[in-house]
Amino acid sequence: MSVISGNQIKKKRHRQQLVDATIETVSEFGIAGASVTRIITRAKLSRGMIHLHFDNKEHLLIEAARHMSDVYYAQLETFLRSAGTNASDRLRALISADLSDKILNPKTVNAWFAFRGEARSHNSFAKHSDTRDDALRQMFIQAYRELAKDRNEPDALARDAAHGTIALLEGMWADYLLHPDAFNRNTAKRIVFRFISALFPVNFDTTVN
Amino acid sequence: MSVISGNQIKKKRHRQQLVDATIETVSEFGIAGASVTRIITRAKLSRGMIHLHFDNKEHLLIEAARHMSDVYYAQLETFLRSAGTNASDRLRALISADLSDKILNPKTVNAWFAFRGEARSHNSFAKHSDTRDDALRQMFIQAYRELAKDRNEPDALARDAAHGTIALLEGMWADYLLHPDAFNRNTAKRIVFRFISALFPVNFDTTVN
DNA sequence: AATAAAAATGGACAATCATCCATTTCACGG
DNA sequence: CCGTGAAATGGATGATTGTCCATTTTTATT
Repeated sequence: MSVISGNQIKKKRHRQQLVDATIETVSEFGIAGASVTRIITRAKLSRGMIHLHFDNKEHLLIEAARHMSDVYYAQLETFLRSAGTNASDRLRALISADLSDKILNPKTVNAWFAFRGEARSHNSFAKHSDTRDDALRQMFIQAYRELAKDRNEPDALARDAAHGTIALLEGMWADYLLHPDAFNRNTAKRIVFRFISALFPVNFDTTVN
Repeated sequence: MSVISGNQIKKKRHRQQLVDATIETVSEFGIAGASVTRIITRAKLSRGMIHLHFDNKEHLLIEAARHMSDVYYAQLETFLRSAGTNASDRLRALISADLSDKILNPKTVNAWFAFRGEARSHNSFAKHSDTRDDALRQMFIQAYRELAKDRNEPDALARDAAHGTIALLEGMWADYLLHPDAFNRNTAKRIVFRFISALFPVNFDTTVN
């Protein structure tokens, strides 16, 4: 049975409206400037809705951070699905997804860094303000292990390569945040691949697709 | 003559107390939580001091960001002075300074990311929330140009290497912010050098000092 | 249509915010 | 040790904040 009522649909839509409006408001005004009034004005909903759906403002902010994390991992999976199964293909997919405009765009990046800026002082944000968490790290390590299998200390090399690649991607996001006009997606990608290619000369070339 | 009065010394000390207290408060409570009351309580000064020395809270925050930037570059120069003059020595100095505990410590890093989180929404912060700005970039490019001089397209290689190195350092800071317990300064340094060594095999080895 | 339950509204509320300024305290030359 | 101008104080003020809840509107059921 499980008939979905009109109310339930509406409720879900309103929830999403609030989450979206929150991300946009945080992106534009920062966490400090994301007041309840600004959020509900943008969502075109009434004041009480935040309390109704999320109990309080903090839970709404946490849900907004979680939603961004979900979108990130969904994008990774999309890219992974349409990629080959060998290690270098998977690496290329992960990196391309990370730098794709679905997630590397002004709204998302602003909001990410805004949440991250409050991560330490606001414990509840910390969990969701780390996109590149252990799950992603494991994907990278797994892929690099295949590339490193004939090298000296392959495990250490794979771990270092994964650690460094994540740091590189992180740095490219910061670059995008701080120099949005000068930033070039393909340049960023080329540089990441250039560094990786130097570590694994056999498996990559310096051309960018 | 320029005799410095007791008043002037006191005034300067109070200014610095406010800046320090602001950085500490931002580090602990974020920008959103850094209220005037919290700042002046920590500084052990009276309410009106902010208005007296900085006109308003915003100017105080900007000065705090500027001060952190000054400390960063002072640290770079300290390391550069005690380093050799060839390219690889200078690179090693820049990277070691960036990852040194004088600036890569909980208080500073928290505050950096807090300011950066508000950079886009609060234009006045943006200028000072980018540690690794053009001045540092030029130092890296200059050094890498020497290493790249016998390679193909040395200028492009030097620019990419500088861009990537800055991104790597940026990523290591984010790693420190989000995983302070797991973070290891020497590991971070080793990984950065490992990536650079792969790009310039002649000039670096993988051992860390 | 009528009725009950659920959802949504938006004004009211106390708490907190940054700023201001009348008052007090201090430093210093005479 | 006094007098003067600058420095420092901290309570008052109005604006803004997140939360709450009495009322209205919408939805589902009879």
